[in-house]
Amino acid sequence: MSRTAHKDSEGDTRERILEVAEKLFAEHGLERVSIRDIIQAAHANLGAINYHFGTKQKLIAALFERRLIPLDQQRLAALDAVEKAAGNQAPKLEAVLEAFVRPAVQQALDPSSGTATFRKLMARSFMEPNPALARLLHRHFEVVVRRFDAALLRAMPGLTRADLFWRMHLTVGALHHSLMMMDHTPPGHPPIRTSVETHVQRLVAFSAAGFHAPLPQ
Amino acid sequence: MSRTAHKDSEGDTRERILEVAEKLFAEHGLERVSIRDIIQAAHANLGAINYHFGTKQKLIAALFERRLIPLDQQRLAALDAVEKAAGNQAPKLEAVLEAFVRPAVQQALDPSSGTATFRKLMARSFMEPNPALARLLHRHFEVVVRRFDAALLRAMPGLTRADLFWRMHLTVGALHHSLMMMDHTPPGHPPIRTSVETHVQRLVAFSAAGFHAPLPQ
DNA sequence: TTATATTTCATACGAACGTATGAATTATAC
DNA sequence: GTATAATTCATACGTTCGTATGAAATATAA
Repeated sequence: MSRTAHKDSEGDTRERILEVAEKLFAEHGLERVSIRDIIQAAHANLGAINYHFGTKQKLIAALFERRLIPLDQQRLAALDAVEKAAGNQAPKLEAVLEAFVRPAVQQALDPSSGTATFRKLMARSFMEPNPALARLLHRHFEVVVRRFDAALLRAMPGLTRADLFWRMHLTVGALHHSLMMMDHTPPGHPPIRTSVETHVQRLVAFSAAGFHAPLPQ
Repeated sequence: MSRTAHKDSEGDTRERILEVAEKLFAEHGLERVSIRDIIQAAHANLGAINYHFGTKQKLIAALFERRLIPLDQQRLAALDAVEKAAGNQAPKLEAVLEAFVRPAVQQALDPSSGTATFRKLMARSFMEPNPALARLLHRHFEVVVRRFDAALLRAMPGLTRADLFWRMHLTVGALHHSLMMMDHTPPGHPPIRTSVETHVQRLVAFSAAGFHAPLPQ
């Protein structure tokens, strides 16, 4: 019986499963992709999922963790850099928003980072009706958001918590939708190709303007 | 054998199935809810799904159609009213955006309309990895968007198609995310309750500002 | 080399799924 | 009232699913 050797030229089984799962889940959704689909595409065995991950839900969790941990770190590091550059002054709104947006866009668009397959999962994340995933996301997001909220309040001292909450949600919605929809082409128009830089600038401009918008009381 | 009478006090079976399906799908997602879940909650029979809808996919389509058709109509009617009020002049950007946003928010928030259960489905719609649904949505959306795009270009004559495309996507993302997240409460803060009116105003203000945002070239 | 740990494999289990069907019941038309 | 259409019912079918297991193979440590 010939078995694929562990850590040979085909790569580590666990890693291979994660890569394949990410691609399939992004394309077809968490529920429509079965673990048999995954092992087939990964040239692995059903028992490997059980061994390495336990359950499908834990595979999903591992998949999200491996993308969210670095994303969180990049966002926080970018915010640190913004605050350091501002010194004793309040950070600029645009810079704070960019620190939030850029790592996600980079992850989604940068072909050299090997993370682009995660983008649709990122886009869908808050829409997924999956309680365990929601809890995982909440854990990741609350750390990041607490830091960003504080910075945003310094950037815009008159902002109420409710206004902040709202505008942050609108920003996240815009970001995520842009990740999901970026393949789309307006009718009768050539495909719109954007770089990371352009994508970030469009989002930051839109969001910063939205943060500054006067609100009827 | 006692069978539930057709069109008696418990209502029409087909309608009952749709109502229950909408609620369950909104809560648990299109894939996690089986038709057995639906018939159980609807006090109906497995064959009734087959009889009235044929397949699960067609049930989903019927469910979306019954919400999207009136939504499309309301959006187009609101836009007609805006354009009529503007007469020979270009419509105001805010008015156009409001014509787009208000019907959806009304549908989602207005308890008297009986449509609030659809809101999470609306929020998730563009994120669903379901090709048939994507096609259905596309059919609905393209009619509406063509009309709104034309009005937006009149409201903002200097806007490029790419800019329009982008900002409309960011607007839709913000709108949908706000529908999904409106139950959420910021940490250490009382729940934020908003009326239809406030929700609409926040969205329109955010989006209009975003439309006006200068873009780096 | 042997012993142990790790990993992969093939398979089983119980449950659940969506689709379909013919019979029975109820509603409608004349 | 009868004939037909519409609706509901109970059930079957074939397939698929996620989880789990013990054996076999491979890797690692001494």
